[in-house]
Amino acid sequence: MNYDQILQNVEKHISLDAGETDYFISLLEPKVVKRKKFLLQAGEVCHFTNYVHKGCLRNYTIDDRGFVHISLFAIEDWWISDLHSFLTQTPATLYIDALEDTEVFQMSKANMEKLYIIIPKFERFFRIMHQNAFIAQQQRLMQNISDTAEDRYRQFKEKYPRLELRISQKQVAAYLGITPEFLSMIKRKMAKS
Amino acid sequence: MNYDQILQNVEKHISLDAGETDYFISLLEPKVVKRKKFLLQAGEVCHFTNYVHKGCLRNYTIDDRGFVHISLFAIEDWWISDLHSFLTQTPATLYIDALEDTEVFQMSKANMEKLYIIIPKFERFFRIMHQNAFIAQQQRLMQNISDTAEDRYRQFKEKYPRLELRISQKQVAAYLGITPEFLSMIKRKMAKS
DNA sequence: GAAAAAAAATAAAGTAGTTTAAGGATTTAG
DNA sequence: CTAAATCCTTAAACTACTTTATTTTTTTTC
Repeated sequence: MNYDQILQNVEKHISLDAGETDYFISLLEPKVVKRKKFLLQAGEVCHFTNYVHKGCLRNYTIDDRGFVHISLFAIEDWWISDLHSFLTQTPATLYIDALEDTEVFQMSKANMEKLYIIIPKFERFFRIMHQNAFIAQQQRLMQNISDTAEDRYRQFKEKYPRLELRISQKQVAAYLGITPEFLSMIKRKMAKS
Repeated sequence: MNYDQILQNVEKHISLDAGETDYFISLLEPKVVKRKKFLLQAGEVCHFTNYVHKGCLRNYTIDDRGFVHISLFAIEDWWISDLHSFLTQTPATLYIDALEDTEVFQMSKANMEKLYIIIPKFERFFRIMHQNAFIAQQQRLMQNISDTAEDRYRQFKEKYPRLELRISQKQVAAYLGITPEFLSMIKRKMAKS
C-alpha cells in the first residue's frame, strides 16, 4: 500500500513526525469498492470517513419522486462521507457508491476518536475539512438558487476538470439538478457558439 | 438585562454551574440593532456570533444581478452569523441586517476562544450548533433542488410558524428563491383549495 | 463478439416560474 | 396627519426547464 498520497493530503494542513505518521496509518483500513457497489445506504449509520486513493465515488439522495441528486463527486485525493450521520452516528440520508472501481482508505469513527486523543492536532485537520465542506455546500446552494443550468455546468467543469471524460452525462445532469435531455441541449448550444 | 433566555438555550446542550454561568455572561455584549441597520456587510470580517434575544434578523447574499437571497431568518432564541467568515476570520459573503428593532447578545471570536479554554464544554455546545447549521443547510439545498416553490412555501411556514405575520411577503419570496409576484399567485391558488 | 442494456441525441408539447407593467393598498417618515 | 415610498395584486407575454417519445450510439455482460 502506498500512503504517500494521503500523507501529502494531511500535511497540507498539519505536520507529522515519523511516529505520528505511523500511528495515523495504523488506523486506516484500505478497501476496494467495485463499480456500482455501495459504501453507504440511506438509513444505515455512516461508520467511516473515506479518503479516495484511486477511482471515483459519489454521494447522493433520492427524492420523493425517485430522482437522484448528487451532492458530491469524490475522485483521487478527496474525502467523502455522510458527515452528519458520521458525526452524530444517526441514520444516513445519503447514499455513497462507486462510479468506477475504487480504492479508499477508511477511518472509523472509533479510530478517529482515538486519533484525536493521541494526536490532538488532527482535531485541527478535520475541523478544517468540515469547515471546507460547509463552505462548499453554501456556495453550491447559492449557485443553485441564482445561476442558470448553463452557468452551473460551466462551474462544474471548473470544479472537476476532466471528470466529465470519466462519468456519464446522466451523472453530470444529476449533479446539476437538471434532466439529461436538457444537458444535451445545453452542450449542443454551447458547441455552436 | 435578562439572561434567562440565552442560558436556557445553552443548557439545552450542556450544564453550567453558577461560576461558569457568570463567566459565560461576562463575555456577552448586549447590543440593540434598529430596523434596517446592519450587523455585518459582505467584505467585512464577521467578528461576532449573535444570539437574538428579541426581534428579527436575516442573513443574505446579493447575486450578480442584484437579487437578494436570504439564507436564514433569526428570531428570538436563534443564533446568527456568517459562520465561515467568523471561523476563519476572512471577509464575509453574507450581509446581516434587522427586519425589526432587535436586541442581541454578541460573543466575539476572541471571547469565544477564551471561553473554550476556561470552560471546554462550550466546544461541545458550539460544535453541536455548527453541525446543526450544516445539516439545516444541506436540507435546504435538497429542498431547493427537488421541491416546487409551493412545497418550499409550506415548509417555510412549518419552520418559522407565525413569522409570516411579522415580515413582508417580499422577504418570504427572497427566502424561497422566487419573485414576490409568483408568491402572490401561489397564495391565491392555495387560498382557493 | 453478439445480444442486451444503458446512455445520448433530437424534437415537440407542456409547465413552473419570470418579466414587465399598471393600479390599489399599506407602511413609513417627517 | 399627510406625502412619499414601499408593497401587494393581477394579468399577459415570455423563458428555462421538463416530459414524453423515438432513434441512434455506446457500454456492459456473458
